[in-house]
Amino acid sequence: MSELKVYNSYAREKQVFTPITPGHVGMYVCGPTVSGESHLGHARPYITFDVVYRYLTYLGYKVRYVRNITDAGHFEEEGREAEDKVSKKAILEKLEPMELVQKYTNLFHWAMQQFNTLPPSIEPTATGHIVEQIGMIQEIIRAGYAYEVNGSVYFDVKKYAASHDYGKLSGRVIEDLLETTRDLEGQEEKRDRADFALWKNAAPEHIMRWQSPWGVGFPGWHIECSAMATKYLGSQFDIHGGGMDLMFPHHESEIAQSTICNHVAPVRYWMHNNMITIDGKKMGKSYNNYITLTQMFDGSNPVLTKAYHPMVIRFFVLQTHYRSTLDFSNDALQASEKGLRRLWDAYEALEKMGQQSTGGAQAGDAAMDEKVLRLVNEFDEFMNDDFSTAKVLANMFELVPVINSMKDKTIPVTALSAATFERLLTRFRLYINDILGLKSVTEADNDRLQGVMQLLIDIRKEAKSRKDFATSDKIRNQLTALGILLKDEKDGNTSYTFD
RNA sequence: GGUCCUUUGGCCGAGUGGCUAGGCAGAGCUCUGCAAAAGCUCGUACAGCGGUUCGAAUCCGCUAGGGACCUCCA
Repeated sequence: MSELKVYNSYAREKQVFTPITPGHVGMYVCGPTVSGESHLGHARPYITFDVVYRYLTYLGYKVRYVRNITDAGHFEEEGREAEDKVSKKAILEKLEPMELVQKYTNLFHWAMQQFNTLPPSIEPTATGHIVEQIGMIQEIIRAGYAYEVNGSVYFDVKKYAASHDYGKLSGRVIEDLLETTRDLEGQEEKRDRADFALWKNAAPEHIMRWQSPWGVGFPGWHIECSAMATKYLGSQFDIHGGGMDLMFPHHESEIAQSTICNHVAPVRYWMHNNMITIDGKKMGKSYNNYITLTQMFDGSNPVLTKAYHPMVIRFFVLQTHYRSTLDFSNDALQASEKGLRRLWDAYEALEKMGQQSTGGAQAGDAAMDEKVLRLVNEFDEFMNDDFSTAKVLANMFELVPVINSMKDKTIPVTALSAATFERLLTRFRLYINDILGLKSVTEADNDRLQGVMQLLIDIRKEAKSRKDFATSDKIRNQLTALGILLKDEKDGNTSYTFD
């Protein structure tokens, strides 16, 4: 089997993945800011890195997956209102800040569950790690790379850049950064405009505030990730993931802080997912063009022509490579919906055949046998090539006609050797469930409904055997009108699906 | 303005210089009481111009369009 290669944003190339500690992987992914509801764009990194997590686990690594919850809030506009998102919203909604944060955290967890993402190993909150953040800031001051002004602490970027490669991750030139003109209040506190806040003095109206060596305030927005990653993964860890839009300044600053504090570059492999766009533009709050996850699930956003099942969205995301932009459209989602259903139907048929069949020791159709084996074995190859889920899915779709033909007996099951059939079944099952993390879209029907359906199917079958097509068609047509589709299978059975 | 990325068939999207990914939609056929589903067959696309090469969607240059970051951002 080939080696796992990961595209490292820091090096701008695919590199063979070698963990620091053999057999173990430390992975940190920037989590949500729970000052509001998550939207479709947010779903992408969590689905992407969920698959990364699942795949690394499949490869046999013991993975510690850390994903933070940013509940401390950051500046709306630095210095302007001296108010962070969380506290501002809290006043509007007449809620305690922590109550608000809890509400959106719960909503986030619920959505992640809908997407069938595995919970991270550790999900630390920023508010729960104020002590660690303060400790880290003190360390940076002690090292001489930060300075205090009026109860705020800033990181000295110019000094850092003199001996370190600030800007390498995001491809920025330090001179340009120093020149960038941007007039904001509070800017004059900084020695240089490229400097960023490690700790901010809190104005009286600021609700979220903590005691610190520099007075009452709150942490700057990069320090939490550095502090929590260091605490749970060590000074240097394997993978850091997040959206491309976080490369600068967030990740760049994270590198600087951690490097000064821990005397070593914090991350071996930086991974960044691309954006979800809508009409070619990045979906995001600044553009006010986002669709929240609950809206996606219930179809309540005006942009949507219908509701989309979370699994359809997951599938939609996985059909594209994570480093490409993914354009949202109803047409694209609906294509995914149909595609996923077709894929899942074939998978279920495969499971059913697995219960009875088998081929012999020899393949009845050597070419077919070989093709199936190749398609199935390529799953790992594609995943090893920087997690090409799109290609894995393409191969799965190539297997669909083979599976369906065996189900319809157009191709005898014995075309494949017993060993190949077994491999097809186990690999397909492993990938669709455990690695891609897909699930059935159809609602889990309850026993009573199943009984009713079976009754109708039996009545219709009897009618058909009497050639009473009026009755049989009535049953089927009425059910179709209700959104239940009856299908007479080739084997004489009748199956049904819900719209 | 600076830095970087991108442009693939009706739509969405893979694409490692040579062997036309895949999905959705569409057409035809087979199967079928009729449907539906399924199976088979069909579209030879790579923004434009020029260059490198025996050979380019894939490398280089120019032109045009789109986008991202530089500010909170997944």
